Amino acid sequence: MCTNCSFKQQLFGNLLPGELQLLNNNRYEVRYKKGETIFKQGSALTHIACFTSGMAKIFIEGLNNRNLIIKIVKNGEMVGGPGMHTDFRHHFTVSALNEVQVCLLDAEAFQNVIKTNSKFALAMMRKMNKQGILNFEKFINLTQKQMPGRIADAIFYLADVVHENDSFDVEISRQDLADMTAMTKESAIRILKEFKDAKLIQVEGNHFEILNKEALRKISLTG
Amino acid sequence: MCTNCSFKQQLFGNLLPGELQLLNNNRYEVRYKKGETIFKQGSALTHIACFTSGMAKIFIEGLNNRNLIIKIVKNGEMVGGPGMHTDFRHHFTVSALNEVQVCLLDAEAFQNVIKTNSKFALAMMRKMNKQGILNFEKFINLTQKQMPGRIADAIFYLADVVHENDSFDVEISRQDLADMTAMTKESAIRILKEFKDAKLIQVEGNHFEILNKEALRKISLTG
DNA sequence: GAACATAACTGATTTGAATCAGTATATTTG
DNA sequence: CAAATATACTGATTCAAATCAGTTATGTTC
Repeated sequence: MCTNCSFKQQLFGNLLPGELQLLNNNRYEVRYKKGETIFKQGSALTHIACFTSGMAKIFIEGLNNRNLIIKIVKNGEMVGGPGMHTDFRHHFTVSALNEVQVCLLDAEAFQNVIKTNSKFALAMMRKMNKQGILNFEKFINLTQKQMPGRIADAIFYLADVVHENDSFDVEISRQDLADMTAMTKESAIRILKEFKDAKLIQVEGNHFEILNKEALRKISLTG
Repeated sequence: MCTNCSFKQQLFGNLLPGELQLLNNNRYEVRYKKGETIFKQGSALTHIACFTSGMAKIFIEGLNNRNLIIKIVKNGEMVGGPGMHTDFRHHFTVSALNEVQVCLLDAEAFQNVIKTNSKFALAMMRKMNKQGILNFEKFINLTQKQMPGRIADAIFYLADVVHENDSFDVEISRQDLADMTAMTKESAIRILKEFKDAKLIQVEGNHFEILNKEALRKISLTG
C-alpha cells in the first residue's frame, strides 16, 4: 500500500489521500534479478518505477553498442524519464545491478495526479530541473575533462551519492565505470591503477576506498 | 501586450485571459545588441525571456574558459532554464548573436500561473522533457562520435532547426561552431574544409550550403 | 588609408586515448 | 572438479585530436 510506504513522504509528500489511492489502485510490485532489464530504451513508457530496494543503472544505448550510464538509482528514487508527457517511450534502458524491488505506477494515473495537484506538479518540475542541472554538469565533465578528471568524478559520485561513504563495495563492473565516464574499459582500469599507485584510492576487486580526498578533488576540478 | 502577441498561441495557448494579463503586468521589453549578454550564468534567475526577434546562443561556461553551446534560440522561443523552480540561478549564459528583442516575464508570476493552470504546467513539463530528449541525443553525439560526425550534426542543426533551409548564412563564428561540437576551432575549420573538398557542403565565409545531404547524413549517423 | 585588432585558415608536432593482442583471475555451468 | 566463459588487467602500437606556431584575410578605429 502506497499509504503506508516508507518512501511516501519523500516521493509523494504533496499528494492528497485520494490521489495516493489513485496511484495505489493502478500499482504493482515486481522483483528483478541482477542483470534483468526493468525498462528498455525504445519501448512504451506505460509505468513509472519507484525503487524500494536494490540498485539499477540507467543508461543510454548509443552508437556501435556503446552505452552511456547517466545515473545509478536506489531505494526511494522514482524513475520516469523524458518520454513522460512527450512521446511516451523510454529514452534509456534501466537494468538491475542486484536484486531489485520496484513499484510500478501507471503513467496515465500519474499524469492525472499531476493535473489535479499543482503542488505535486511543481515538485515534479523541480525534480526534472534538478536533473537538468546535473546533466549540464555532466556535459562539462564528459566533454571538457580528460580521463583522470572523469574517473575522479565517477568515484565521488559513487562515494557521495550512491554509497554515501568513502569506503564502499561497488555493484558495477569496470565496463560500467567506463560507460559512466565515456571511455574504454582498458582506459578506466589504467586510470584506476594510476590512482591506486599514487595512493589516492584503494581498489581491490569491487572494494573502493578514497584515501586522499583533497588530491582526488583537485583532479576532479582541474580535469 | 501579451494578449495580441504574434507568438501568443505558440507560447501561451493554454492560458486564460486573466493569467496572460498577470504575465503582461510584470513584463518589460529589452533590445540587445550583438554580443551583449542577456542572461549570465551564476546570476539570479528573476525573469523568463521570450524572443520576439533576433538570435542568441545559449552556452554553459565550463573549464578553462571553454564554452559549450547547447542551443541557438530565435523568435517565438522561451528561455528559462533548469534554475527555474530550483535554485533560481542561471545555469547557462545567453548571448545575442545579432540585434535581439526579448520580452522579460517575471519568474514569480510565471510560477504562479503554473500553479493555477494545470494544462499550462503540463505543457511546460512537455517542453522540459523534449529538451531532455535532445540532451540525451547530445550526450551521444558529443561522447560517441568523432569530429566529422559532430560537425555534420551541427550543420544539420543549423540547416534544419535554426535556419530551416539547406542554404543559409550563419550568425555564429568558427569558434562558436567549435563550442557546439566540443572541439577546438582549428579542428572545426579543418573538418569544414574536408567537407568542402569532398563537395558535401559549400562554405564561403558565413554562407553555408548543403550539397550532398545523403553523404552528410551518413557521416552524422556513423560518427 | 595606414595601423591595429580580430577572425579565419594552414601545416608541423605532440599528446591523449583507443585499439590490438594478449595473460591472469574470477565465476559459471556441464 | 574441469571446462568454459566472462571479467580484470597489462603492454605495445596506432590514431584522433589538441597544441603550437605561424600566415592570410576581414574588419575597426584613429
